[in-house]
Amino acid sequence: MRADAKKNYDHLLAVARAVVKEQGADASLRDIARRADVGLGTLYRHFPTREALLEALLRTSLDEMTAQAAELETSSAPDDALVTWLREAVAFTRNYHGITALMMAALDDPKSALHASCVTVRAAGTRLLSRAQAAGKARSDVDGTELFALIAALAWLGDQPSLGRHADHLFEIVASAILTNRASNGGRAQRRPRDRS
Amino acid sequence: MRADAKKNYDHLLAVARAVVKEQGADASLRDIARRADVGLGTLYRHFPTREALLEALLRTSLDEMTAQAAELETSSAPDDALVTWLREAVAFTRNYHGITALMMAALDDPKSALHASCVTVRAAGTRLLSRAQAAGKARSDVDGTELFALIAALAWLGDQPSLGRHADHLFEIVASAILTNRASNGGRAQRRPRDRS
DNA sequence: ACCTGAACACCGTTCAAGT
DNA sequence: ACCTGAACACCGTTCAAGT
Repeated sequence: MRADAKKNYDHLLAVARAVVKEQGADASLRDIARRADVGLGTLYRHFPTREALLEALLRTSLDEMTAQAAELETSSAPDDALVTWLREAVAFTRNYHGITALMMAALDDPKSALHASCVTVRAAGTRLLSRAQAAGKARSDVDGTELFALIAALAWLGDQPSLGRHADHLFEIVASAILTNRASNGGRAQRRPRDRS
Repeated sequence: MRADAKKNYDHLLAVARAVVKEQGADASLRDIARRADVGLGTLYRHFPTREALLEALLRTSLDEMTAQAAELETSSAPDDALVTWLREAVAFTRNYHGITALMMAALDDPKSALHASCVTVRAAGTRLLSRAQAAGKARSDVDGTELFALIAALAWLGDQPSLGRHADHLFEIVASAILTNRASNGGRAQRRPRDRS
């Protein structure tokens, strides 16, 4: 890659990250090119598709998620590892509104630029799930695809502005549906009561 | 309303229903006007906003949901009533892709044309939920807003094409998170085992 | 090799002009 | 009272022309 091209690429990516964090995954590509002081065609040259751009944006974070899963697998108890990772996954999406639908679609489309990263992340989650299942700590009838889907659903709920206050509680509810035999010892403070509105 | 206006209104609504069922809640309004052989301004005159159009489309169905909740409240056991209604609510949204985000937003925006209907539906669900909670059949720390959110999340999952096969199972998982003491008698066939993929 | 921006086909929304 | 469609400001995507 020529030096000027590399410079454009990097700058474009930095601007795109800011714009996507601010406006979401369906931000205007024109606007990104404009803010980067770059011709619209240059953006398309470096990132022939919106998914290619997002893949470049998310690759690092997704790789981190995969690495963290591997780490949790050896450092934490099966149930703690799973729930911690789930929380992390949902939190990650809060930086990029509207990204979960794209990731769901990418999982099913091998031609998508996001496909490989998503498959890898799903596999990482599946390992944590299997481990928890083997320890009798997670429902045995859930598979990795469904785990991914539930994460995506929680992320989608997090995108709804009116649900800010409920996000944590909704996470607990769904997590409790996957996990079993959680906190059968101790536990009264586990589920805090909430004011009905 | 003048006779010709009424005719336009009805025709527009019929065409819009078809187009929205086929293309989802973000279908092109221009396209709807075009297919209805009506000027674009006529559409805007009758439905000043996309939400106004959808409100007209959905009012009947949403009212039916409310009525059905009331009926279930007297005809079924608290837990059966709740789970049946939830299933119905999720099934309803399958006809109108991408509508759940709009309904979530409408709940929080009193100026939205969809606001009233959504509030009514939420209240209907809340009554079924409270009844199940009073009978000890539903988690006591869930409120109507969260119930609505979980329905919306399941509906969103149903919009993802790759999840068709998993939709029913995901419903069961989330439903089991809300319901408690389900099928403590009998029950081996309650949760069918699934082939891991 | 890379960049640019006009061109094309769309979109939502408004509003002067018509009947 | 109602309808129409041009006008405006956007969008994604492509591609001839430039350096």
